[in-house]
Amino acid sequence: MPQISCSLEPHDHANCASGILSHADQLKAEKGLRMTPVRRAALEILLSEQKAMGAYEVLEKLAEQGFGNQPPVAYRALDFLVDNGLAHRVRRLNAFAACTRPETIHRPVFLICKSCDAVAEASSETVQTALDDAAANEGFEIERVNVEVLGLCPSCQAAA
Amino acid sequence: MPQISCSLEPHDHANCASGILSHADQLKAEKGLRMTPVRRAALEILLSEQKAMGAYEVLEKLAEQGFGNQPPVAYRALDFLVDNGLAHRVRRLNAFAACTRPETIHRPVFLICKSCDAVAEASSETVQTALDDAAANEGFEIERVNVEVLGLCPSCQAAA
DNA sequence: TATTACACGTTACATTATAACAAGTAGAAA
DNA sequence: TTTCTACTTGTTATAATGTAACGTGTAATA
Repeated sequence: MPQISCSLEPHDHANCASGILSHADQLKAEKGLRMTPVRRAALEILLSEQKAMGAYEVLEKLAEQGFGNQPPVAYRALDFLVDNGLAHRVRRLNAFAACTRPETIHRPVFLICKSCDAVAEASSETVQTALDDAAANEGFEIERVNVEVLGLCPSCQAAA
Repeated sequence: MPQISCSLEPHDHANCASGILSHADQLKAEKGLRMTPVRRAALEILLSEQKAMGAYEVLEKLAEQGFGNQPPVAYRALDFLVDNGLAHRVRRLNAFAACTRPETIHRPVFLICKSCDAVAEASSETVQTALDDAAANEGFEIERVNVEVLGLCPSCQAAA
């Protein structure tokens, strides 16, 4: 199984993208996930750009490929991907990004550069256990977690 | 100095609200913060309801009080409150909530009930240091943090 | 009191997201 | 196979959220 990883650093994205797509196919086989053409196309679009994309941006690309060109087409495909851990929603940007490590990361930490809008998907066990503790303190039962950190990525720091 | 706190548990909210307002006045005095009538009104509105409110919801209440009734009026006041740590933006709900502990909490953890939409503002040193570590690993410089946890609050757990 | 920076209200518009219905399609069951 | 059912897609229409830009007012500062 290929090591899939994706960061702010330049890397061989074609390779990690294909790994992610094959993981999606695997899910389809294993869990009976209905990885239909629009859904797969949406995932490919998210992977082809190395950035978080707005729903309307994705929609436009889907339409170019012959799929419907109305908002629900994109939102439904994207929601499906998010629900199944293949993509994440980055709320600060009103955007979606392919999950870069769908086999392992279920609670990502997003590092969002306020200058160039690059999004890196980090993960931290420590953050997760700390969140579990905080929730337990309040008697709160966690279903999902969304952690977004805004700041400056290394290259924008250098530029400034 | 009154202990200000606010949680999912029922409590004397009138008391904690007035504490928060006086904290705002204090900021005005100390830091030259321009706590104008609209801004104060917006904060009072957020405090009067014990919930996160949409910008348009706040706008409506502001208009009832004689302030402008166009979106920028609300957004500007709310942005000001957020920028100065008196309120937070809860992105999952497209909403704003008064900061319940403006003297101490700068990086809150929101616990959002998916059933009743109640929002509790927790805080956790552990989460924060873990985030600092995760960011440092990527050479990322943190400016702000937004942590939102979705799940079930204690009373909705009981109901289910 | 003149200046300057900030705040406010308004118009107009851009962006993001959903509800609801009809038509098609895949998978399970008979 | 054929029927049934649940899901998926496309569409229309509209709701909800958020901003740009301009003119006017107001407060602090020199």
